[in-house]
Amino acid sequence: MARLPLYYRALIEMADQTVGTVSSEQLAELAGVNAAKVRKDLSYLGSYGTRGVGYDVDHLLREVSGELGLTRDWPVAIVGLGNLGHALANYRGFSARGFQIVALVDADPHKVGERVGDLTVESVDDLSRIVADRRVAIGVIATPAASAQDVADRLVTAGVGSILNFAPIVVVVPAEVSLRKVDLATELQILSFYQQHRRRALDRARV
Amino acid sequence: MARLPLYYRALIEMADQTVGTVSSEQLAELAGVNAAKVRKDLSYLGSYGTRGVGYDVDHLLREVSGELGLTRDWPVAIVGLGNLGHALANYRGFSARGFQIVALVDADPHKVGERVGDLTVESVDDLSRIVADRRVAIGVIATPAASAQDVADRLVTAGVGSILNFAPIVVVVPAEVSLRKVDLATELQILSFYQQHRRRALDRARV
DNA sequence: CGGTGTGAAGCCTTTCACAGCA
DNA sequence: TGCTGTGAAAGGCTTCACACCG
Repeated sequence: MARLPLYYRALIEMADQTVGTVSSEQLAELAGVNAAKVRKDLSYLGSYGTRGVGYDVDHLLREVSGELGLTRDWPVAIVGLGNLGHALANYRGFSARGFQIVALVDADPHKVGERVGDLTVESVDDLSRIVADRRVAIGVIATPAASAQDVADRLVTAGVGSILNFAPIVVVVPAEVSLRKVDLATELQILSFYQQHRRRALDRARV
Repeated sequence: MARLPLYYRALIEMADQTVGTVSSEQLAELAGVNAAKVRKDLSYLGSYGTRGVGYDVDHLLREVSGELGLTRDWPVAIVGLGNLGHALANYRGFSARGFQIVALVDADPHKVGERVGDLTVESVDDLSRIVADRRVAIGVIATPAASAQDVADRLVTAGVGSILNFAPIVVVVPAEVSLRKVDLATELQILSFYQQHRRRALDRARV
């Protein structure tokens, strides 16, 4: 369920403030959803709430972490070290959540050997070996659109189970591999779509 | 509709290859969705297809561009110039689609004055003036979580119509402002969730 | 024929509303 | 009394299937 990470984040915050218990309404507020949805989602994990009281923060946090697979480390490889790749490589939010970046890979021979943080950029030709040796579970594609499908194929062949694609193109992977995409231009276009239509609605209202 | 940008991208590609006409099935393939969906979506824009033939690429592209509001320029301001902010500021995919970055803003006095590409980083204290002067329509939040809501409030007060939030926190804005969020840690968590559950399913199958 | 446009069916998610338990 | 857990209703999106037209 795509909302679990929201609850997780909210619970982490509450745990920091040593809050002992939380109601579905409070969680809903923090996660930006409605209370019935929170209860449905959480009941799907099992009945961990106490009627009349709420949910025990620590216990719920453990359950959610387990469900999200955050109780173990997931080795991550980033392919493509342009601006975005660098930003991702330096992003501290990953390791904080158990996602350990274990490899940086690029096709450009000039970039190979460059140091970024604690890691050295390696060649995309060694991808298979790297994935196998370091048990990479998640591959992040931050290459230009033209190379994305090729990189995805290599990652899949090498054995990663999940891919996060930042390249502005639809990549195809076998059904047993999870794929998510983040496309910055698309996000802006969706905003521009709404802005465009809001303007039209206002124009009509003005008549 | 959140799929229009996908069609747009596919159509741009086809137009480059001077393809005259396209069927819903071809478009579906390129956009990674199914053909019935494509037809439903496009029929919602009006009946621009020809039965037995397909859609005229150029005509459809114009219609989709108009719908997405890509026939005009949208001034964008980026707030927060950490790694991600820099990457976004240098990302060429924006201007290519009519999204012009007209301001870079940060709260850190050390960053104010720094040059990034063609722009100079300005102070977040001048945000209102900047948004008003340059008619900023879309604000991009690339700050730490702690400052995100404050920045969002300022952007809204200053008059932006849309916000794209990269900070890992739920920000609240009035209903008349569009909000989208991109959370990198959340994306990885969703992948780890599926990977976790695929593993469990396989384990069960193995028994 | 081939491929669009679209009613209708099916499915999945969200929301409501309230019984039931601490 | 307060809040969870959950049937049932509502709503929205997707898919099917085919009439219709170039």
